[in-house]
Amino acid sequence: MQLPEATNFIEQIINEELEAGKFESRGNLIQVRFPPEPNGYLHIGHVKALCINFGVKEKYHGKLNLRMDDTNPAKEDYEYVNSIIEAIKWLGFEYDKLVFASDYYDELYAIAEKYIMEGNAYVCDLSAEEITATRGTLTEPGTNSPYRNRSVEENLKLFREMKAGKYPDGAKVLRAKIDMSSPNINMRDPVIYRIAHVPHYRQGDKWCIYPMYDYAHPLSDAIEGITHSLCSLEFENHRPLYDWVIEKAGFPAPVPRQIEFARLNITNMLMSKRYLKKLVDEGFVRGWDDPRMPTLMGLKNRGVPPEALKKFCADVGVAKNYSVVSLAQLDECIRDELNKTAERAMAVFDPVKLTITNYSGEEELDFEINPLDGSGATRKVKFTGTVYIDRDDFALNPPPKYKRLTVGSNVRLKAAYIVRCDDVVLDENGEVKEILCTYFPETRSGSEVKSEVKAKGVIHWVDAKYGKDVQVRRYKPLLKDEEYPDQDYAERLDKESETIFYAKCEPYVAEGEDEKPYQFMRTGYYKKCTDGGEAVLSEIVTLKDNFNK
RNA sequence: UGGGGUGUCGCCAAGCGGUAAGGCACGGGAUUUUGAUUCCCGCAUUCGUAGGUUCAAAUCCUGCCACCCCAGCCA
Repeated sequence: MQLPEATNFIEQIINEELEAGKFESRGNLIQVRFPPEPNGYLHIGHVKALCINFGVKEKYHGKLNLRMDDTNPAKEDYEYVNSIIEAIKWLGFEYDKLVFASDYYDELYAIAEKYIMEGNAYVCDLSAEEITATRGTLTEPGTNSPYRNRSVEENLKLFREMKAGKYPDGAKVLRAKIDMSSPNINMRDPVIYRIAHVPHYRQGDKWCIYPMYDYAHPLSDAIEGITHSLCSLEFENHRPLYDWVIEKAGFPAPVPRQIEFARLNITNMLMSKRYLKKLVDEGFVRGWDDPRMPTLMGLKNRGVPPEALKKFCADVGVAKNYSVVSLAQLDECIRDELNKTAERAMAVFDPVKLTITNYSGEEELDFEINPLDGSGATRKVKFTGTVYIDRDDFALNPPPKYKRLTVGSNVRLKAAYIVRCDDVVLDENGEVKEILCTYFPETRSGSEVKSEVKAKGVIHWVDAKYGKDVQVRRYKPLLKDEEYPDQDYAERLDKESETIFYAKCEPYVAEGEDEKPYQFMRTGYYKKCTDGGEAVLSEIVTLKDNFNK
């Protein structure tokens, strides 16, 4: 059989198993799953797991189930399942089936009775505190529960009464009977069912006992016929239990195999649910989908293309090393994608007026929409000879190697003419108020006429008559408040995480469609949107700037 | 001081006994109506560390060191 080339250790394992014929009985069908608990929003950390799982599905022409791991009714809701589905859809991944762990409750319950009948589980009356106390420590073994040797009949009766609602929360649990002296604490008779008189968002109050993750997850995998259960490193300690649960349930081979990989961390990126929730709850951000949030809906709102996230995951790779990837690597992937796809446009963030003294009238110039897409397509830009340029595109005292406008030098106005600065008008504070130039008609952009006039650099501009006012929003990474012990977190967030100011841009941009990303020369990628009827340019990522290095 | 993991360039990461891929970052140069992009060129005599086996070790063996995870009726 023709095996695809493995690009990471997980695929290597799968290839080896395939080669050994492990899955011949099921037609070599590889099956994986993505199992979020619907208790929060997906964030960039989840993209890695998504890419790995969907990567396996595609590579081996296998199947992938999106499974809501909803075994804790206290925290889960449809709001989250919907947002998870929406996020996955946005990324462009297509799963084969949407399933819910809660759909297996009946089957899971039946397996629990089987455990009891075969002496692999018992009902324990110890309180949560007592269970903790008898579990032992990292270095000392635990002690057996006094209820550990109840008869099968008594266990069955008690368990059925638990299910029937005879006992209050916490009164009893069902425990796996494994080994209280195991060096692996997860094997010290873990709780597999608890009583919780809490309605389930899908099951209503059909149940008052709910299975624990360590029990429900492996069995869900087995029930679905999952071949590879990919999860993060912190579950390595659970693998023996994962295997035990499936073995005692008696599923036939090939049984699912859990493989762990390192989760994604990014410098300066807050990803723990706890902090994100705090930011939302305390109003530091506008919501889970605020463009500053690392949630997928936040990233989408920010204007990050899903392709960039996939490339990022591919670049970062899959391994078991604990790692923290630098944010620059993500930014580079976003730029790479946007550079190929975003329209070019002009906007001036810190405007200063530039008047061409020898120009009169008005004309339309051709502006190339994207020099990289090969189409050569252009659009019209109106020009009246009086424009705004960016304040730092002009220098009274130019630093070395400065390529833009200075008194007495030439510069090209992008898509228009080369101009020479003759004079400058300063205000009472010595700030540049107006720049006076003359232009060279023969240097009109696209002109065939050879001109002796040269310019060192090119700058962008917005016509003074036609330019529009826009609100600009720029962002800085959200950091944990712990990282700023001496500052007030709220104040810092207000001041730094979002900067709002007004700028000038082309009417084409201000009046263009929402959610469209643009590249502005030397400043960066911005998404145009409308907020309260006002045109807003919202920062996606900056452009590289080699001048300031 | 129990158990499970991980240590290869500033950050990721290949490598699987035959003499250190690639990406990001960084430095230099060329092209450019974006100081962007593109394009060259440079960037680990060394793989946590100390020994050992071998003609040959990042890869095998042994000891040590560092870091991460586990004592929820969370997932």
